[in-house]
Amino acid sequence: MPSRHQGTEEESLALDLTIKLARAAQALMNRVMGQIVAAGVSPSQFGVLDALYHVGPMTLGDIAKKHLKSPNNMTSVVDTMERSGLVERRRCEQDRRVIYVDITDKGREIFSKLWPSHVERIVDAVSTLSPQEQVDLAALCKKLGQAPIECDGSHD
Amino acid sequence: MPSRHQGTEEESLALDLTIKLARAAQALMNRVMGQIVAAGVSPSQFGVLDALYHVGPMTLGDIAKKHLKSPNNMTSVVDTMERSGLVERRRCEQDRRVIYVDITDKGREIFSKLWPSHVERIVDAVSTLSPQEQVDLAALCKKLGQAPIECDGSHD
DNA sequence: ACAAATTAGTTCGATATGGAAAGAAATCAA
DNA sequence: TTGATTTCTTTCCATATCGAACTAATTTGT
Repeated sequence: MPSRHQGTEEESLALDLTIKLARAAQALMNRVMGQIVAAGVSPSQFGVLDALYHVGPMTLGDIAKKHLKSPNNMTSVVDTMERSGLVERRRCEQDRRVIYVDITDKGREIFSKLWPSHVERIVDAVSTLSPQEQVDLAALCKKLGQAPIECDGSHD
Repeated sequence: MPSRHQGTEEESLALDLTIKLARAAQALMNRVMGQIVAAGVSPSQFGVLDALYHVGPMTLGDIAKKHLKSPNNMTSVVDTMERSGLVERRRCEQDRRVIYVDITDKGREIFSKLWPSHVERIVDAVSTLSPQEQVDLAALCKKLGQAPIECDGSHD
């Protein structure tokens, strides 16, 4: 029987951190997005609405960048949202490759109804932590997230 | 920092934390799972292999619980893995509703080849943080993740 | 001006995921 | 025993996600 890879202290620590981080992020998301999803707007869609509402019309590529997702993805999300009447595409006249996505009145109305309680839920969800802990956690997350991109000198 | 939504300090803090947490978790996952995926094993599949390799045969329901995912989901993941020959289903003789999933020799071999370098990558990825910071981050994540489940008194 | 390279979006195929409902087997109630 | 309920798994449908290949429009190189 393979004895569970009794790793070093360092390894246990890293594995443990990875799991807890993933769990925390998922738990928070589940908790916070529940009501949004119940309102018929998926998390991705809500993110797009957020960007368009607060920033203004954006190209598909920019939206994708903002979400750290691939643009082929945004096509499908925006397709769905367009079908629901939340957003609309508009071709740029100057550069006809570019397509602007803009929020519709309906989208604006729905988003503005969801946003305040969304913020409330987030505040509530993180209130398990003291303000100082929230700051610390954010800082540690930022530091971890900004880890240098490994240029993959790997080879087995 | 031009913030959208001019909210209270508390709200900015919470929103900021939420974003950074999600980003950190995603960045870490992307970074760590890259090689696994390159080896032809999806993150979900790797998780299943991990459980089966280290714990032994499990029912679909238990695997789903372990991953905090829904069981209807596991059916599809296990389907794919069975097709690839990584695992196999075995019906329980006592309770014929139950299906045990077990790792195959092929699955065991593939997993045992991927696991050590996987751990290495994780250690490497979190090494941006000092051991103390890793402990702190894990603790904060745990605390946040264990936030009381809102029993949702709103039964309409 | 025309071919090549680049850029923006889209399409396709595969995987993952969740909710709802169906199927199958076990258990419980009368 | 039979019918109702519960439990485990599957199926169906919709969404999301990514990589690869494709189309269309712009820019660049010669």
